Amino acid sequence: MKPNMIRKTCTVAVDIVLLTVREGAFQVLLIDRLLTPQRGWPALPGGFVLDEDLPAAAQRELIEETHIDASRLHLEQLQSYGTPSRDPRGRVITVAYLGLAPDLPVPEAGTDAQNARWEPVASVLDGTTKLAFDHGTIVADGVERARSKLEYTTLATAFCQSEFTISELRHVYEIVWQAPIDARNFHRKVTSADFLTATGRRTTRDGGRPAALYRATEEKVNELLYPPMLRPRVLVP
Amino acid sequence: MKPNMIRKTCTVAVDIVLLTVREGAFQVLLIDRLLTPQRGWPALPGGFVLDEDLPAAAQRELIEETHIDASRLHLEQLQSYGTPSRDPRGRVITVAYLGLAPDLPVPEAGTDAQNARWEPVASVLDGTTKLAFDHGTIVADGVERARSKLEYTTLATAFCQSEFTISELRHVYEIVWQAPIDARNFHRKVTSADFLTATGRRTTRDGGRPAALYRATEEKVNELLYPPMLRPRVLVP
DNA sequence: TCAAAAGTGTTTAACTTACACCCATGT
DNA sequence: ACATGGGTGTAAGTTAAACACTTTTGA
Repeated sequence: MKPNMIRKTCTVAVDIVLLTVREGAFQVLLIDRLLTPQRGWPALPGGFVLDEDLPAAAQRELIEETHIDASRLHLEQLQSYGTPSRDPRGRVITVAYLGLAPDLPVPEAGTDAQNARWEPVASVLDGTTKLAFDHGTIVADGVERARSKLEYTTLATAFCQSEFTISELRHVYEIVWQAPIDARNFHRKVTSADFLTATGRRTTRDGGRPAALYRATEEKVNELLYPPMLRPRVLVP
Repeated sequence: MKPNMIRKTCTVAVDIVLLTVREGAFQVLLIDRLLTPQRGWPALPGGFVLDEDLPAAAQRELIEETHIDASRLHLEQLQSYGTPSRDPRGRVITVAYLGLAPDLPVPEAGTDAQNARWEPVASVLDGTTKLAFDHGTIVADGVERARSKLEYTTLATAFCQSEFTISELRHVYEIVWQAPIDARNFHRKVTSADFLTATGRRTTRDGGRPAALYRATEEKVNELLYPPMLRPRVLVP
């Protein structure tokens, strides 16, 4: 048998990096592991793939472990992680998914998981919260993908409720990018960019003068944003 | 046993979308399958993952099937494909890799493959060349990734020889994007963008007045390009 | 001498940035 | 009345697009 005829089977898992903007912070959904290995450690929700499509596996695991229904959320494939040593149980390849959610009700833990909760991404990125396996790296990759998608796509609306004001949308950018944005120029830019639909309604929930409510234009969600909204770059001279 | 305790094993493969700019066309490396299923069909080089890292598997398969050494080429993970029905042999999940190469010598087929060759991506995208499994989709995803990476990163240099002229670099953009670019504005833009190092040498291989030779600045390869080089957008009013 | 490509200059338009200013509400 | 955020106006600065023009080679 030639070497390339040897078929090794491995286990395939999905892990979900579900991000949200909550209480003025960029947060990620974590659970505490109920099963060995790494029992008790904070980790991403996820699990083994059954006889189903990969995105279906991600949605199923999210519901099983956190009771969050991702069917109406943005969910995209992030990357696969397959270093042979990444899981002590053997060769496990995980396909990571990235989800973006508006501020949802506090999650409730389910099977194989306890203490489902939102955790600020900052405490994962700076190592304050250590995650099981290579989940810290996966979160970092997901956060960077989200930050860069806000530049080139209309996906920031995925972090907002179904109806939102321009300043709520701006807060999403400011919190995800950790950078202040001029409210007046931002207003002009997004209202002329043709991915928001005015509902005609107004709200005063943000205080001050009533603000117009918008929703994401149905056919423009997850479209490329042109021109892009470039985040401020640090100049390296 | 709870449903989420059932661990299905599947087979994990890698497939490589190796792209190049050759003879004035954007081309992809294909092989003809020597093994069933889909024996004789054109397909991407690739194969099953052994006890090795995923990028190592991609490099090994490329060498085994086409004798192309990717160790000095740009190789990045593209996406994983895992629809249960995508392979008649059973559950096979493939991790696709995207490689960018300069115009290389014509490849030579190896084990499990015959007739390794470059094929214009256009004939794959328009269905003229039908590929085995879902490889047509994988090529389309790789092409779109490459097109968009040319906008935001310095990766166009990965399609050039180690030393190249500005107009050779411009031809890469024109062929990958299938759009004409103003030579004079392009020249100014890339020479002021600080990812090219002048070698001091000149060449007349493109005809006309001798052109300065550049190389990709070592520490800027695969960096973000700022400001980005946006490809012309079709306006949909 | 001519074609062909390299490279520079210049004009115009478009877009970005910064910030002044007025508006409409709750308290 | 006044604080708070919403929204518009505008001038200055910067960048991009179009294209005229000079330079340097090979044939």
